[in-house]
Amino acid sequence: MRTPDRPTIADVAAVAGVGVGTVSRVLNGGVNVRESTRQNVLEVIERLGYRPSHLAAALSRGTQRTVAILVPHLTRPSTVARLAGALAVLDEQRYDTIVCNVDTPEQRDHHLAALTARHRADGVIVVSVQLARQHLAAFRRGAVPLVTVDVLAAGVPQTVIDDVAGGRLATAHLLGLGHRRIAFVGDIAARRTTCELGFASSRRRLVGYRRELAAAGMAPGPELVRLGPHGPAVAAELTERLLRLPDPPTAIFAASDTQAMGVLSAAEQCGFPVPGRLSVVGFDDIESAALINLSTVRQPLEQSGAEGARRLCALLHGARVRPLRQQLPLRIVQRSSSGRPAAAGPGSARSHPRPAGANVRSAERGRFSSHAFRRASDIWPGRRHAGPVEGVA
Amino acid sequence: MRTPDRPTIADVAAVAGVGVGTVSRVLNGGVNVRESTRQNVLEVIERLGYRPSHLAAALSRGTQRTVAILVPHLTRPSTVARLAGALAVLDEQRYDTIVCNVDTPEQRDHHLAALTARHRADGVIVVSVQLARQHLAAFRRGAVPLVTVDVLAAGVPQTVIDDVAGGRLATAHLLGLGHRRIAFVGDIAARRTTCELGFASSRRRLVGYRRELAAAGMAPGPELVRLGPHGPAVAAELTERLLRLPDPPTAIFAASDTQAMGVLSAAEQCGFPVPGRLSVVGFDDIESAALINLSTVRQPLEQSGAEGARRLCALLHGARVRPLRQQLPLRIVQRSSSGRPAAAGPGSARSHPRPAGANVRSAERGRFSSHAFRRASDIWPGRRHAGPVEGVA
DNA sequence: ATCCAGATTGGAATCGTTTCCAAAATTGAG
DNA sequence: CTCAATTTTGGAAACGATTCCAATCTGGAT
Repeated sequence: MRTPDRPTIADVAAVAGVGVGTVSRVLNGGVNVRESTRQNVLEVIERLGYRPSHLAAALSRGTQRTVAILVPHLTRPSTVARLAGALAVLDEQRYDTIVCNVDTPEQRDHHLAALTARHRADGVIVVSVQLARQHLAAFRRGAVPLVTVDVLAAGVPQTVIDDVAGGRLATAHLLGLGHRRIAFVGDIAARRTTCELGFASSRRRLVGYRRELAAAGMAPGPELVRLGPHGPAVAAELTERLLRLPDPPTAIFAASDTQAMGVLSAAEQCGFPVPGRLSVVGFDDIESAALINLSTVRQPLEQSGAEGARRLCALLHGARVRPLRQQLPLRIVQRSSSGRPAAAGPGSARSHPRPAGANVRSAERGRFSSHAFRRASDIWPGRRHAGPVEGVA
Repeated sequence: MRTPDRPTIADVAAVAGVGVGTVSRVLNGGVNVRESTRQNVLEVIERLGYRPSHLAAALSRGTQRTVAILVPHLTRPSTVARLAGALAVLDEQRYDTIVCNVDTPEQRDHHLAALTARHRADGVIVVSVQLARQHLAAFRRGAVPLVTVDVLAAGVPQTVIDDVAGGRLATAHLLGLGHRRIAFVGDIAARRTTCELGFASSRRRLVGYRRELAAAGMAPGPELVRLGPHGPAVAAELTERLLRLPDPPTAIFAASDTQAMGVLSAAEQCGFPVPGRLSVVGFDDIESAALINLSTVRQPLEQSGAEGARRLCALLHGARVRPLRQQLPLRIVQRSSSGRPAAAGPGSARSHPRPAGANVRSAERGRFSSHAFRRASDIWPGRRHAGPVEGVA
């Protein structure tokens, strides 16, 4: 009976007239194999079209060199940046990467269950997806090495930013420019029952916004905080309502750059020149933020993915990962979507001089004004600088 | 000697006092297992924290239910859309997906070699990466099931668009609006020796551009065709040079939406209102195209990934995939970045009426004018409509 | 020619499942 | 209670590599 299936290492050995061990040695590194033997074996491999089974090799060797990464909403630019950063490192470390994209809590639970119930990957990176107590328990019970990125999780190596500090940074920037009526546009959990994915960041940035205003002796009226499902279209709608207020805000802090784009669209549509009548600050500094000259709070997205991957690799090597919580730095990147308010209301700009008209003029040239395509590198020296801190939870 | 390692199915069987076969049955489907036995086994599994090894199961079963997808430049929006489409289908079909991101020809070769040399995945989807003869040979010799998306490859199931037709579509749209001086901004292979990734699409769109102009009895001067490495920054630079010409173009066709964004930035910077003095048409219809009201040639990006995945699944099921070449439809999506030229040069707008000044006025409001956030659905009825054709190579 | 260290080589044991077949247990009918 | 039909169970034999150990070669040195 011939073998109609793929040839195995035994077939190669038989044809070449050597033992399986020799073939295996030729395949891997090939130390201590006579050159003539090696050539012979290689030739047979070529002739038979033999392809070693990764599966069998991994089983035998006891390590599959595969990790899984769980990301929410793959199509969002910030997610992609993180994923790309992780892939680059894992690639370099010769790991294969299984990507699990989740858009709903059901998908999240399904994938997490699959990853913890069976030994599918050597380790898992969870990005921007909140993990409930039972999820963490599943990882622990299965002894599945886990790191998170952009997620707080007790006892798990995590690479995060201080969203609250980021919220303060953005708000302080706008306050510093002289704004007093500052609105917030962010995410809200779509359903109450099951914590919507990625909702936490927006909420914490909102906290930062409130704290910074409070520190300046202000409290935003409830009409200035608008929340809705993630996405530029919704953000635009929320912004339109803000701009139709009797006393519209002079600045808007959007919880993400994606939403900031919606804000900019709405501003254009409502005839609010930016930054002439409206300043806009986003969050993330995604690639296109520079393109449309959006002032924003920069977080190292790609680096976060890379760091997560690096730490997982360390974990798989048996190293202890310290500190457990790795905090990446944030900074304001000022571009031309934010400037001094055009005309301050009476008594509202106590500590800041009246802005000159220059900003208004340049604003009339549109958002892609003089700054367009100058790779913005101005950094606003905020009082609170979330520097490269590495602290433990 | 105890087992300090992870417990195996034998451990579970021993503790539960049953055979390994029974444990295996409980694990999978669990037909013909007495309820009391099942409960007992499940309890032991729980107690021991037993996690079956996917590796061993796959080896034994003979199928790992894993596919690999090779994508170039993961961070590009069009790539992400395709990837997301593929992942959705593969997820539904219960396949795990290994994602290989390649940014350089070296990475490409490395990953292709790895995927064909060892039996790592049941099948491979190659997206937007040209495959040389030797690559195809490697797949064939290894008998690795392969489908491509956005790539022409002899004898391989492929899901593609007609880039030439797309180029004509865009150009015809601009011609129809009355433009006569139409420029092209696209990609060029960075190095001559090794065909840069994804360069083919741009080149074919350029061919379509030339053909359509030729069909209208025109030929673009060489100064109107500008090529450079992919990316908005480069595109902006190329555009600046175009707009500084003594007789600048009234319209620009960019080979991708990403590049079109660079074009728009440059237009803004050079003081060319869009579409007042410059019309811009992109290609792809990525998500943010709608946001900035970019007229573009729409191709079903996400669907292309999904179709590729579906076809690979069919292939893995042993089905014959017909037709080999699946062509997805293209269509112009007109938004407000394209309009009639403001003032036609003498004798240049023979067959079209002089455009009214309305476009210029609205253009002064900037790119995010009246159309902003109306989900553009106007379809320009081009003479050549690349409809939903399914043809064979 | 003999011997020995070091370089090659062969092949059995192992990794942790699934799968199959025969054996054992159960059930129901007569 | 017996017997046949059916359900449930145990466990050996794959699956296809790696790895190790012992056996065989090789090439000087004596």
